[in-house]
Amino acid sequence: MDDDYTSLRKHIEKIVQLTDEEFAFVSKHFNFEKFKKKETLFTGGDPVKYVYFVLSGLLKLFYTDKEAKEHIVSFAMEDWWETDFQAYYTESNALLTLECLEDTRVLRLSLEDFEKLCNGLQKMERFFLKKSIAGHIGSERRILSFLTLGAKDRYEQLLAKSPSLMQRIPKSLLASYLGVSRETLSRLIS
Amino acid sequence: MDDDYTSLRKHIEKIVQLTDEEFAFVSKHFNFEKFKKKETLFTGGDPVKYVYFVLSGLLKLFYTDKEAKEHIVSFAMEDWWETDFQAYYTESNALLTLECLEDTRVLRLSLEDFEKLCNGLQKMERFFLKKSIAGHIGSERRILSFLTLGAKDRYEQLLAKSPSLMQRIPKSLLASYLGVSRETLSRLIS
DNA sequence: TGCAAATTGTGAGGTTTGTCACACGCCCTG
DNA sequence: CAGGGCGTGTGACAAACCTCACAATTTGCA
Repeated sequence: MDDDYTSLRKHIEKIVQLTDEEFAFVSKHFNFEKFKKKETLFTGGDPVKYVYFVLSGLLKLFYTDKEAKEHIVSFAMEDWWETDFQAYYTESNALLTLECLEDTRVLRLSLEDFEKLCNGLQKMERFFLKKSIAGHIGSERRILSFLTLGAKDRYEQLLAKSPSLMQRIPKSLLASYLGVSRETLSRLIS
Repeated sequence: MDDDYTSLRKHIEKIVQLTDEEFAFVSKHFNFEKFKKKETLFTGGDPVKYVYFVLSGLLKLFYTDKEAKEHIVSFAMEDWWETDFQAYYTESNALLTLECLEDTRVLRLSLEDFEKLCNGLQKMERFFLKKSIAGHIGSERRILSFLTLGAKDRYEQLLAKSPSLMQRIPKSLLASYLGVSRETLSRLIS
């Protein structure tokens, strides 16, 4: 589907501009893939071969603890890049699991192709640097929210920042993302 | 001091190799600066002009809430890069404060010079990409620890990962970094 | 359409953590 | 060497949160 690649192009061109030839080079490194609700792209213990650019759908990235409880590290929707970055970049096994909450379409990129892309086109290295910085900043903001806010304030901050997520995601999963039990969240918002 | 720049070079060359000419180009963009204990490199509300590479000493990066309580986002010691990245990259005002816990020597880099460095030498863009990825991974690990661990386990994990920090940092600050009160931490470890 | 699974609300009781208060010892500096 | 600031431990009580249990409702799918 050409449409999928043009949404990748639009996404990249929010940061760096590409000629048609350059984008042709870029898109050669990606592969299209689709998954159904409840399928996993990888599971804890698996090797993590790809980073995924989400075209449509919704995913949860989570850790499963000893008591088999899930702790949601992040949600990924349209225009997000997601994987277990630790496992991906070090070519080791996943600590986390990436699972579809809805039917999902992605473009995947292997580490080898990621490096070819960076080496072959400096603009893409620039793109990934900017993306990585943005991700780092986002994570630090989230850490700050754990340090400074109570559960209710964390919920309201999320509500203000990502209202779109709230309608697509069950509150029990939001609770996990916020780091509280679903019962506590239920009481906080009633 | 030539010594300061060679420690920067060693640090960079853990990731990318540089010729003498290349490193001469790199080092031109940095400026040396030193601070005494309790001095701040920037304070919440200030514009943030630099990212700092720590040569020696120790810093705390923290947020001050409405009740004037400090929440420590991060410590920075030798070989760390630190700043309020949000404010630095967006050229906006600091949300955080960066303050010396010990006498500290740094090399600072302005955003303008950061970009010149990346444009002038692709290896440095590669270097910063790798560093940024590592930072992002570290932040996600910390988020995971807030989601999955109790305060005592977070303390022990930190103790296992960074024993060196423990001896240099008062426990009241460690408590703030871990997201618990100093009284609670005191009781957990006794 | 109909049944099983998923989602959410709510009560009771226990655990964890925060807050306030005070005491003690240490180190630094004048 | 004396005082003040700092770091730390601890008791008492309050607040936040978790767990278990059960019920009501909605949703998904066969």
